[in-house]
Amino acid sequence: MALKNKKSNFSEWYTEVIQKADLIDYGPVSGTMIMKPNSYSVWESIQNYLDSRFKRDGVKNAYFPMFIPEKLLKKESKHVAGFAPEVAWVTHAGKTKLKERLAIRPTSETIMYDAYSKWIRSWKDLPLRLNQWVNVVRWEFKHPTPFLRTREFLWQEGHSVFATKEEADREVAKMSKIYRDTYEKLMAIPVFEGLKSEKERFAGADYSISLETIMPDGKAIQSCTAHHLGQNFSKPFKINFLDKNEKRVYGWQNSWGFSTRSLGVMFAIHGDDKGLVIPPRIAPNKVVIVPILFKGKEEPVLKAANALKKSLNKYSVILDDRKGYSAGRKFNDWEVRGIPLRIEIGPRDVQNKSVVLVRRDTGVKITVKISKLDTTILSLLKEIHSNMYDRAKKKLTNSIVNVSSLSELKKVVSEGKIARAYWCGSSKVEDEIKKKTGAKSLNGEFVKTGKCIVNGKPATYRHYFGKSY
RNA sequence: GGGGCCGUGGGGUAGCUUGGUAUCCUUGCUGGUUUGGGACCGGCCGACCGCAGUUCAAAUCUGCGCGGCCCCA
Repeated sequence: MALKNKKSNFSEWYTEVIQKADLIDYGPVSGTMIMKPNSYSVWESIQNYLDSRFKRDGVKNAYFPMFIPEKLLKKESKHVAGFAPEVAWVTHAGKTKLKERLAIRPTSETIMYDAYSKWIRSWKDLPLRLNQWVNVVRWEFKHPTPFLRTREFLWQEGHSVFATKEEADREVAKMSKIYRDTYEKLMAIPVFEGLKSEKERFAGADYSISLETIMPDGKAIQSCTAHHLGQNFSKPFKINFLDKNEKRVYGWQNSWGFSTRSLGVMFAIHGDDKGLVIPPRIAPNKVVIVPILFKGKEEPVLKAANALKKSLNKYSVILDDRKGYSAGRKFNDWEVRGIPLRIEIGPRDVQNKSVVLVRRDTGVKITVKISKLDTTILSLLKEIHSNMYDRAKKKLTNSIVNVSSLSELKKVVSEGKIARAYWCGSSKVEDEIKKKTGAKSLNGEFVKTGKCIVNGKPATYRHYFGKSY
């Protein structure tokens, strides 16, 4: 039972592979999912990486409640307008109707800033930089897809207050860099960074920086975001303080988040027709040992396999000594799950003091002396990472096309690619592009040259457009 | 917002037109022989989305509900 073909039918392949690799099960409520150990452990790898980066930068972890009173959520008008359609409400406790209904957090700006306003009195209280690892609920109405669009998901959300806009700006850039490293160095996924349009930016932000990439079906996907909130929240929430000149001023704020959507992006981009391919640095188990057992010759092989497992402990090795399954079956099992390297050891290898080492990304097999195994694994894991990254990078680069007219943009997008165009920045033009080509505005950078491909006006953005998740 | 398609064991399916014992694959459990690329033989567990109607009899026909998918705006 081979997997569905990834190229010709991506969405069926995706649904199938995440089930076969035992990543999730569906929850009883539409749009919810159970993250099983195979996917949760990858999330833990991301958590470990991001958390240590945040902490090294001086961010502390905290936890705020998931229930947000309606009047708090409503304090910033753009914010509530943006999130209102997707908020899930708690209205009852048992049979008693609550006096004020409670939102289940779709994001935590409002509940955190309510507390921040109490805590911040002086310039000495700043900067305040807190992060939390939590679940959020956004009641999406588009059809759900595991990881990519779920009504409940896990993420970290960082929320900071600075005395000056400059400091806040610097933090947004820094967080975007950390996210970029997470994608590129940990997950082997190339991304492009840019500013969201006024329409697409976070509800209540002055500007949003996003990282985006392309999925195998040619649709772009927003992979994470960092927002500069200006004083849009600090004013209604009264986050103010006495500065060094004894003047009462409002704080400058950011928020930034990275969610379990990233897992879906990773499974989708790296997987192949055999199943998942987990990038080595994020793989909870980097190596699997499959002993080849012949009747009557099991003992020495198992002994050697166990010794290998012990000596390669730092790679979190799995030893597949299940009885009653053929070696071929085991190979396939681990290929579906995407373990980066497989070691095969049989009687022949024990005799020769060697093993067969197989890469998941290319399928290439080599025979290695046990004495050289550790150093070979180390260099192969590095090579697998860069090979996976390069492959994805090439795909992304080939999928971005500079265009100079609307018809060109339409053509590029219909071919499953992302178009890059000069754009005047007007929301009206953005709507027109969406309507005529089906392409959404992704992100882009400010420019002072070029002319808008739609109306010829001076461009303010060099912007990416594409079909999008 | 408009239109179309579909709900059958854990997963994938046949059966529905023409109402009558629910098919096959796979997973899982189990016993044995195996094991260098998804082993084989035997045994077992497991399903017609819900409600109402028509009928001697409904997975099949009708209505409503719930759920899923696709296309268009």
